[in-house]
This record gives sequence, C-alpha cells and structure tokens, in this order.
Amino acid sequence: MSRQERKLRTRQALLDTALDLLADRPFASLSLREVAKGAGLVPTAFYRHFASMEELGVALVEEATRTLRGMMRSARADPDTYQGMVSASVATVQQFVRANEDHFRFLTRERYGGGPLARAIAAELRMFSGDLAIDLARFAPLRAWSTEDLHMLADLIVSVMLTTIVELLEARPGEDPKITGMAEKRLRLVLLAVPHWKTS
Amino acid sequence: MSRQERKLRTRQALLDTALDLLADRPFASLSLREVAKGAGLVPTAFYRHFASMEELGVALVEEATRTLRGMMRSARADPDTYQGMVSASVATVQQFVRANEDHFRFLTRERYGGGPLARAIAAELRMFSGDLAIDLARFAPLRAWSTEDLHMLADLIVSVMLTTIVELLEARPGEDPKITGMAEKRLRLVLLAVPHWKTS
DNA sequence: GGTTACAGTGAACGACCGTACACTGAATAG
DNA sequence: CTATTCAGTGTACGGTCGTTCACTGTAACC
Repeated sequence: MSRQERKLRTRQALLDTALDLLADRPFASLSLREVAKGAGLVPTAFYRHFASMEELGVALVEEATRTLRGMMRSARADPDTYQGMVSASVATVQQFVRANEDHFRFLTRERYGGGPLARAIAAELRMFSGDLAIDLARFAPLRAWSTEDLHMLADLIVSVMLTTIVELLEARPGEDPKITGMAEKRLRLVLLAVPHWKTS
Repeated sequence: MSRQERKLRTRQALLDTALDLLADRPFASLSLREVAKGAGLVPTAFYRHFASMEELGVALVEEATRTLRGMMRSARADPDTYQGMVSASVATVQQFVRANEDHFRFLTRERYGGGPLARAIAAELRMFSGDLAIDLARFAPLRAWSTEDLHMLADLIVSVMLTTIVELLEARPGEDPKITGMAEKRLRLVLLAVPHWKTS
C-alpha cells in the first residue's frame, strides 16, 4: 500500500470516528484526543491530517453534503411526471436517509448548532433550494410563477423534507411507512394549492 | 431582602448567564465553572442551585417553553377570523421572537442537539402542535377533517412557523418585514389547499 | 440573644484538554 | 544504495474541567 493511500485511509478513519461519536452529541462537544484515540492514533498525529477540529468539521460537512447532492441527483432522475413526483421523491429521501443515517444526523443536528459549520450547511441548503426552484419552474402549472414565489415554494418543500428526514432519524424500527405516508400527504397538500395560487 | 429571595435571584442569574453564553454555541459545550463565573459565583456555589448542568438545562427548557406557551396564548386571543388569522399569527410570532430572542435561539438550537434537552423540547412541540390541531378543528372548512389530517396540517404549520423563527433569528436588522412577508405567503399557500383537500 | 440553617468561599484533587517538541522507522526519490 | 520525506510516537507543559471538603458570615428561628 502506497504512502499517500495509507494517509488517506487514516484521514478517513478520523472522519468516520468523528461521525460515529456525533451520533448523539453536538460537534462542539467533541475533543481532538477523543477522535484521535477512536481512530487508533496518538493525539499529536491528528495534526498530520487536520490543522484543527474545526477543519475536520468542515471536511465532515463536505462529505455529508456530497451525500445530499447525490440524493438530489437521484431524485432528478426519477419519473418527471407531476403525478408520480411526490411519492418518488419521498421514497428517494427515505432510501438515502436509511443508507446514510450518520450524514443526515450530522447535517440536521449541526444545521442550527451555530458557528462556522451551521453557516456552511445553511449555504448548502440554500443552493439545494435554489436548484429545486429551477426544477420546479419546468412544470406546466408553475411556469407562470414569479421567481420569488418559486423560491417560496421550494423553501416550503425543503422545509417539509427536512422535517421528514428528522422524523425518519428519530423513528423506531418499522415506522418508516407511517412517516413517508405523512410526508407524502403534506407534500400533496402543498401541491394541491399550486393551481389556485395567484402569483405576484 | 429575604434569604430565599436572594437565592432565587442568584438562581436566575445562573439561568440568565447560561442563556447569554448560549447565544452562539450549543448547550453541551457550556461548562459549570463558566456559568458560575458569569453569575459572579465560585464554582462550588453552583451546586446550591442545581445538582448538575443538565438540571440547569432542564430549567432553561422550562423557562423557554413558558415563553412559547405565552406566544400561543397570545395568538389564540387574536381575531378569530379565517382571513385575518395568517397575518395576525405571523405578527405574534415576530413580536415574541424579537422580545425573547435568547429563548427562541436556545429552543431552535437545542431542538436537534440530541440528549435529554432535545427530547424535552420535542415533547413540548408535540403538545404545541396538538393544541393547534384542536384550535384548527373549530374553523368551518376543517370541521369535517379526520383528526389524523388535522394533525398533519398542524405539523405543517408548526414546521413553517419554526422555519420563520429561525429566519428571524438569523436576519440582519430591518429584514423582519421581508421575512414575515414570506412567512405569510407560505401559510396562505398552505391554507389555499385546505378547501380542496379530500380528507381520509 | 443564643442557636441553627445555609448561600457562598477557597483550597485541593485527579482527569482531560490542546499543543509543542524531539524522536523513529519505513516508504520514496535520486 | 544512500539520502530524504513524513506519518505516527512519546513526553511534557500549562490550562480547564467537575467535584470533594472544611470553612465563614449572616438571615431566620425559638
């Protein structure tokens, strides 16, 4: 195994350890020594990979938002009918959350945690919402909407989706269908209003 | 000043100091010594008021949710017309957030922070949403709705309101009208769907 | 007015924290 | 084959942490 390959592996071990420890506590309560020990390293070796815990946090945000972007890409590839969109999107969210619980837990927990991580996550979510607004504009009933109203709708949908993600993360085993069912209902209710909205 | 009065005052000083320090960091990163020092106490005096930081956290949740309940009470007292409800509710939220920024910052930050505080806050929000569902049932267009759908709608409204609260807390000065405007739009959009919903 | 209850003090402890510094040994470069 | 680079080691430091314990002074009580 090459040297840089081994270094990358250690770096990933640090990230994975941190994500593990973050399952039930905020990032700010994590210590450098704790993460290093979890990855099987002596504390000072940590600095070979990150200059500080904050830098590791930023790397964690990047890793998690990569998952988020993957989710959006996957949702975009789904059937593009106005009808099937709701259940397909909710199903995509459910699958991605279940396959990457740590990432989503980290994102939703640190989103309001304050500090630079919260800012980075907020920026990412704004981009996410912006992309969604663009996608929405392609649907017939929304083509005449003002960009402001499109963003309003996109924000609303993102907010519903994030609520769903948190519900999934807090769910007991087997509750997924109940949660996705409610999520679909909420989205359908919102979309039901669309044809009756007079855009400004 | 009586003895217990002075004790209560010190206790409040501890709570206020903690809330101050929590302006931009999570509760879990707060230390007992830090809070004690901020309140002008020696560390060990802390124990005269709380057995642990967690107990102080619980007291903080109680204090903050008292503000939240006050907000709901105030909103309930507002004009009960289906028309004026949206702008009146949003205005109430805006006023309460501005008058109690620390409480709302604490609630929204710790809501997903994990641990016992997050559980306590989640329970309070469920109660809040339940009360709202009951209130909603009194409006004509909703009288025929199933309780399940009423809860779905209430959750949706609470979710929109919480998004609005976070936006207000992150707003730069003077942005309040823009944010309340968007919040009203989002609520109106949701309510627009109500007459067309076929309850199950 | 003597006694008691108790909010707040101050020193001390062992544990953990981030970080500096000198080091080792193996993969890499020349 | 030799020289260099560098991921990881081990020790040591000063600081903060939660918690212990014996204490003091004053408001409250009989």
